[in-house]
Amino acid sequence: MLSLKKYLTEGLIQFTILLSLMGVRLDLDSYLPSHLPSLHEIILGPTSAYTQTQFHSLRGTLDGYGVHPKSVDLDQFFTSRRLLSCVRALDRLRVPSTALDAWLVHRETDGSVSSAQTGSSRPSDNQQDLSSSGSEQGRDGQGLEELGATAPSGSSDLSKEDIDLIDILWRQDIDLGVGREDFENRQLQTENEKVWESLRDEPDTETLEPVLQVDGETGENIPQDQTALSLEECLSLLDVNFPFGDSPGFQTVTPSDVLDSAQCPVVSDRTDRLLSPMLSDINSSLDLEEQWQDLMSLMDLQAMDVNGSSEDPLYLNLDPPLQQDIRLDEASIPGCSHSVSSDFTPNMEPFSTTESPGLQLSSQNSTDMNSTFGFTNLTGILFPSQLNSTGNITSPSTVSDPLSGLLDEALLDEISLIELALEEGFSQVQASQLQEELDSDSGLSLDSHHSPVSPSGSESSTSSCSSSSTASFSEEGAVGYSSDSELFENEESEGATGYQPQYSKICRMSSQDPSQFQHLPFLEHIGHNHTYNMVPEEPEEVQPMVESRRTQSFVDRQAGRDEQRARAMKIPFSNEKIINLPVEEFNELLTKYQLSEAQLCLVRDIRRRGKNKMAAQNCRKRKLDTILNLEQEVKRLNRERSSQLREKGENLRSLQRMKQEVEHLYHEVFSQLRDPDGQPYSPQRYALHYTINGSIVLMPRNLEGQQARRPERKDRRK
DNA sequence: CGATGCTGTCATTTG
DNA sequence: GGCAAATGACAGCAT
Repeated sequence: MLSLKKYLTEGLIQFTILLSLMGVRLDLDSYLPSHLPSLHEIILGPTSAYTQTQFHSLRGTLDGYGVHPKSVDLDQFFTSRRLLSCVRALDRLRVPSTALDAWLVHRETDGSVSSAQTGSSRPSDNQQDLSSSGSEQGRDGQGLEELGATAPSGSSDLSKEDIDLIDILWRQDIDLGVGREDFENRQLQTENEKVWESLRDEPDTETLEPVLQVDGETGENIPQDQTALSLEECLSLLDVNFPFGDSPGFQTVTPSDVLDSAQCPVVSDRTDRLLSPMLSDINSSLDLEEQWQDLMSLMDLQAMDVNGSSEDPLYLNLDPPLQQDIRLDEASIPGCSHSVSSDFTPNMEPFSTTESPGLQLSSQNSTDMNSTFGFTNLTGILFPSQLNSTGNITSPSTVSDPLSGLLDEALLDEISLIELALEEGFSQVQASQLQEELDSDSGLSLDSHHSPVSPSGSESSTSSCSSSSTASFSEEGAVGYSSDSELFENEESEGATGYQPQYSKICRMSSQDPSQFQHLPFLEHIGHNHTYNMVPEEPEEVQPMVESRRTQSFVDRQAGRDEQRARAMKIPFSNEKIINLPVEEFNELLTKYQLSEAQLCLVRDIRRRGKNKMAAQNCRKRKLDTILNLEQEVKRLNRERSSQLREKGENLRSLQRMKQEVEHLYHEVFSQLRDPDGQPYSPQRYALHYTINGSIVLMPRNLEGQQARRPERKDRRK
């Protein structure tokens, strides 16, 4: 007659696996007799916190993370983990997901079920899995850790029970001699993965190549299809109101007064709206250019790091067109914003070079205006550097930023802070140091509360009772720490109650009702393996003799010490009961039997030691999990840092483009203004000012100081 | 034979 | 206050 486990294994389990693979859920527990524990516990043992799980076993999680460092499959785990890292790295380069799916499908079909341990087939999930796996591992890990050494996790559709069942089936296969081939298959699969990894780089380059070409043609990250508006539309959006009639010094300019058909770059009616088209445009172009921008931004920022002496970060990302010689014959009304940098700059020269003295004055006053009057001296904003410089716009090294004044100081400070935070807050050196610290788990205290090391020279309260049991057990006392030789001597002297090695293998009771399993001898070998880092216990005739003897000696020492004591003291119930029963039941159990003082003391010590042993295992496991989580967190932070650096580079380039466009727009507007005599305004005497309510006013420069002292004048912009 | 890692145990703290 | 869990420290053992 088949045992229940074998029956379940060869019948219901396999059928359940098939159903699970087909997407049909089956709850085998519902088919079991009610007095029996759940199928999960029958196979894997109790799931309570007291369970001595095989932490060394592979905890196959979706992202590959979670394998315990003690895992015997650590090499394969690292291989798979490295591949998963490559997969995630591919996600940064936006390799089409179909390529990843193909690889994963290949893995699925290549090896056996148990060998499939790849992560989620959706690369987009990897990032989230990565961030969430750590915590989830810490919570749900208890169940997952009970998976076998090669717990499959390839299919995210499989439930945890299904995975458990698959794992159990695989372990059964190992017992039946199939595991060797399976292991070889896994090794072969690992080799295939390595080959795939070596080939994987090529698709990367192929994927990257077109991007490089495209961007190489554009030369810049500015999209070609940027929206172009007519200057009239620009002015209408800008709500240009020049107080022309109200004040002798002011001129009201309507959009029709200015150049009506000239094309201009994107502008908006407000400063904030002026930013938005650019930003949105950049966002829209990210899909195509993100890869290249990622590279470029990192290169730029690395250059920034090298050139750390640069005072204005805005200079650092000047695109090459701005740093090249610009000929006047190239000047034209730009139709596309990306050509603005080279097209409109020559138009600035009459303002920036020949009329610098007057404008320089306005730029100096602009700060006061901005801070106290709410006006922004656009002239000073647009051309401050040129006005203050020698005007050598063609020199790449001395090229000035015509729009540095546009930046609010707060914005500059913010960017500077971001830069500092990014480049100094978490330097690579620190990251490497942290990595080194994480790599060495020696002395790494990870918990929040640290109890000071107290010199413990006194005996523990629980051990104090050992003196009372000395006579009945050994010279050292029933619970005293006695060597194994002493124990064996003692056991040998016991004679009839000599130690039976098989006894220690009988374990493993359900946390629900442990006593039930003690009456099911055919389930004894199903129970949990309480040897932390050992092969599953098997019948001695299956094991090689040497291996069996060694394993048995280890079991005798580790798991059987208290068992020996208990048998020596003739404790009438099992150590599993002593350890795992709740307090109430444990006390009730003690009252049921008339135990001597020594027996009671031994029972309590066995309970204490047993619980503490599992607690120590859990503690160490948590410590390792914490280290692994920290490792993942470090990696995540590094990725986040890279992402932020890239975003910063993109923002800087976007800002540069916007400055150029505003500069161009200012120039266009100012050049079209005419006084009542039909003469153009002199940039030396007049300047456009940007008010806080979005209006633009033309003000004489000699009034700027007065405006600064009389904020009420801003109401006269009409 | 020492170094190292694993495990159990003790002492103590924490919840 | 008792209990269980957590944890640092230490010892024993195997490799």
